[in-house]
Amino acid sequence: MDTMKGLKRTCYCADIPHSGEVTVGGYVQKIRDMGTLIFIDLRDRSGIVQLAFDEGTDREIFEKASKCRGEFVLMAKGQVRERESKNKDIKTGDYEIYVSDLRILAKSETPPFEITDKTNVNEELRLKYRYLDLRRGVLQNNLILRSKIAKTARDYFHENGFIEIETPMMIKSTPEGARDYLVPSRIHNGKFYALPQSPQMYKQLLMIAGFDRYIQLARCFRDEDLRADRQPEFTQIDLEMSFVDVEDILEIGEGLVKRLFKEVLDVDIQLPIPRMTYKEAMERYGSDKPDTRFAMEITDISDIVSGCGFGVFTGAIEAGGSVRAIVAKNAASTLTRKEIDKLTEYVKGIGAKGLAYIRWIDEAPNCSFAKFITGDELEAILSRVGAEKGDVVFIVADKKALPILGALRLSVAKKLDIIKDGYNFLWITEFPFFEYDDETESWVAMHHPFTMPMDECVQYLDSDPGRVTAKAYDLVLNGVELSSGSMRITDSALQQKMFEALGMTDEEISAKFGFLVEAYKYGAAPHGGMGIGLDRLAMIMCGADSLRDVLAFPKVQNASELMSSAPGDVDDVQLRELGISITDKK
RNA sequence: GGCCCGGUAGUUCAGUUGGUUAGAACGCUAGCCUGUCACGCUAGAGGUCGUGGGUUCGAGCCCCAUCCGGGUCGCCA
Repeated sequence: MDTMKGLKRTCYCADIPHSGEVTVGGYVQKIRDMGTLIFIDLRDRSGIVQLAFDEGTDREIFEKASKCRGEFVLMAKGQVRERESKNKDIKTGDYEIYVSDLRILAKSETPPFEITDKTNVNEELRLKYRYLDLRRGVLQNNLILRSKIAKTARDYFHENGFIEIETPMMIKSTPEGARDYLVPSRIHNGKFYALPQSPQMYKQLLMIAGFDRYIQLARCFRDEDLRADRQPEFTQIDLEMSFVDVEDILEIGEGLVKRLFKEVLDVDIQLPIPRMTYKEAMERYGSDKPDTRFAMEITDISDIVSGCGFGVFTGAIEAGGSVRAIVAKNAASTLTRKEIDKLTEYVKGIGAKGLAYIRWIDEAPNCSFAKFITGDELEAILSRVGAEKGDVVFIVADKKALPILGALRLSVAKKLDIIKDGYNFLWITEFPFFEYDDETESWVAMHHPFTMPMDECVQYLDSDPGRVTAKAYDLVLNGVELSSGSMRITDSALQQKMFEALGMTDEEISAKFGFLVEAYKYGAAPHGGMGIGLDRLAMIMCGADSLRDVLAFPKVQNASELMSSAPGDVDDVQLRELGISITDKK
């Protein structure tokens, strides 16, 4: 093994000048041994450069080059020269380094998979050897882009007078909403810290303290099941502002989005970002995070079928539900009976009782419930939803017709591949304050209990909770919830009322949020903020399908980390110190 | 916790109705080759078919259980 003594790197591989002497360092990507000529592709985070060795010129270096293998770590010094035959496919394809000093700084075992940008190697294996997976250019570029996002966001907020403040990672558990990750205390045996689900309460306290504008790239933790777009630990661009109302916060959010997309991707985002109330989003798209890159909006046909002979429709309406439809344009040939059966299974899986359809491929539409309705009614449905020959109409009759159709809409659009490229931002505003929980037959908060109700709704808090909407807003990008935020309650009396509306006793309030309630007694300017999911943002900006592609060391579906095998056992001494004994191990 | 998909050389996959010694490509090792860049040519090594049990004369293939990974529903105030 060699040292790098006497050598100093002069540039990254892909950044070599077109002449002169350079020194580069990197990993062996590929060796092409021609017998008396050897070419080595050397890779670093910038890309690839070709090293050339000629047996006739320097036998000693040539022999060292012939001993190199994939992923060896090399440093090479030499003259840059034009290649005899050029490679148009890579940035440095016109040049190569004719090596005069070669150091093998580290050898490598043959890696378990090839380090190539395009790969179809099983992700499980890649995650086990994540440090090798991360050598791949795609992942390097993703993490570099993520770093640019973070840097740009910081610049933007610092320029706008925000102060970056770190809030604690070990806090008191308030078991609302998501499950907390708990950290046992050694000094206080039997007591636990929680990892923050978000810096929510602390940033509100910072407003009370008068910092006025705060940001943090905050690590957050939620002990819930994973999804492609959900990891148990994630990062939020978290902000809070004082002396503001909703408009001010949306404005700051929009400025950030514009700046990020311009600076990182050189994409112009048109401002202002469109807005839609929660109610409208649900009515039109069946979702509070609609993907507006395609239409296929939902139409209410309840009035047309309310008197029809189809019990499924009339029954749903009588039970307080509705009958609604979406139209898949020009899909009749793609969506065969078999495909429709699959979609039926899909909607049943998410709670629908069934799926009615009208498939219009021949002269007459083929309607799954034709024998229960009149020709006029069918005609009225087709006309209302705007269906033409070649289309398929899907109809759901249910209390939950909207969310079911919302999910079906996405699924059909993916199947038909009609989702356009681009970045469709959307603010969803005026979220309901409460959500009726059928199981407990009570109203539960849709947001944290510090969320400010819309001014005109406060009067309905007791009488008609379903009517109360919140000064809460989500930023949606291509159907992904990017950010969530709200104005906070600053008035102690109103806050007390909110807690009561949520059915909390005084004891509960003071045990969980006592310090916050106390703090608001000392005066707080109107304030609000939001948290923007950095991981999700990076995922979309990288064009990745999974958060795992924008995290250096992600967790897999069962929340373990395949490389280090976290979570792991701890020894008895540690447990004893913490006063913990394990009685039931899965 | 429910549902769906997957697990066969180092990797990606094929493997017929259950039937002889489980194949291919890439990678790896060795040799040859002066302009390659998916280099080429020759030879070679490499397999508990995820694991355990069952059916059978015989299981990669059928059955049961289980583990691992992915997607999704529940869950994520």
